[in-house]
Amino acid sequence: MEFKEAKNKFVQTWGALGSQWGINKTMAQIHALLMVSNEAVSMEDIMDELQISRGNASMNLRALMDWGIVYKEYKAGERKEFFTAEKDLDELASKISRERSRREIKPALKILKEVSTIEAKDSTEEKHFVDQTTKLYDFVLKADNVLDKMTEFNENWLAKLVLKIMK
Amino acid sequence: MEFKEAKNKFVQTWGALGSQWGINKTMAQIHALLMVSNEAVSMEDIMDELQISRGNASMNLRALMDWGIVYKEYKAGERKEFFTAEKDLDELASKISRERSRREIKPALKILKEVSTIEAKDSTEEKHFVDQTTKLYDFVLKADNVLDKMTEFNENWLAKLVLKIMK
DNA sequence: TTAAACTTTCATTTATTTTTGAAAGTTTAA
DNA sequence: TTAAACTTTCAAAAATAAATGAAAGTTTAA
Repeated sequence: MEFKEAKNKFVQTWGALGSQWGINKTMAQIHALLMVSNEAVSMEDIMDELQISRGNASMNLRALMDWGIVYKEYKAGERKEFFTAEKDLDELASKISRERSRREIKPALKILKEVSTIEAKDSTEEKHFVDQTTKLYDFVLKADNVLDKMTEFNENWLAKLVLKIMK
Repeated sequence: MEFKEAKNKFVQTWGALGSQWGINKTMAQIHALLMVSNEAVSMEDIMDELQISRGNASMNLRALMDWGIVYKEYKAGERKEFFTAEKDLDELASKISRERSRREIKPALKILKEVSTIEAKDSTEEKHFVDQTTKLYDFVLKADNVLDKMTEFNENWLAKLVLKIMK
């Protein structure tokens, strides 16, 4: 396999993987492209390589910057903007899980708390509901915290996590 | 908040969360409904509670069973089928991560391996590509393995994982 | 200033995903 | 058998999400 083919395959695969995890395909593709580029890429070049419109490129680059995993760069003497991706994978994972937690998990936890604390009255049905949603709340809270801890360190997280948890 | 309202809120929230993670909304809603039901529910009742068509219910129940997190049940003297969800949350998490690994991560790893092993020739660009995709391969492989280990046990996974990793 | 170079926005179009519902298929009781 | 009770399938429709592109906005060099 030659370079161009490999690069394209990588970008397509990363895009498909993104889709399966609720991330828009183009956004994942732009990210993939930037990840494997050794230097900052202009919007023009992104549009060209991925065959997408200016608006699409602009909006998805903005979204990637909002996630904190793509940065704008300016080159001396050049008017246009260039983009680079976070290339450190621990840092990347950390940023992604922080954002997903903030945007999706935390709000869901809030609702889980609400619904799990209704007055259960007497019916088995209602008791089961309260019991199950309480368990779910605890479980999600715990998982979210572990993720937090995991990403708090960027290297050898497991050992450090164990130390931290053991006090 | 009264029971019916809470239940509905929970089902809607779980559905929305599913969407954000690449799981079809109805599938997540059916799962939510079954999770908090203390007894098996018929297709008829699912259709009725979620206001969805028979086809939709049938297909998404099949998908949930394929994921191994919803089971069919038969009641003595009843012709129709009833459904229940896996209610143990460790088991649920284990099944979900096993399936996502099998369906999505493993195939992606295969491609990552392919593209990261092209002959890098001399250009910096190509060297960077090989370097970055190799790192990504290693990272994803490692993360996938940790997930595997985490879910191999269903209780106190962290302590057991540490022991296992330390040999 | 201003006009060229560039980016963002957003109403509209296009593509993708999900849902419907009726026909086909299956199972079971008699 | 057969017919009632139930489930599955899948082509077509509907809903949703994403992409386009032209106009509006911004920045900068002169």
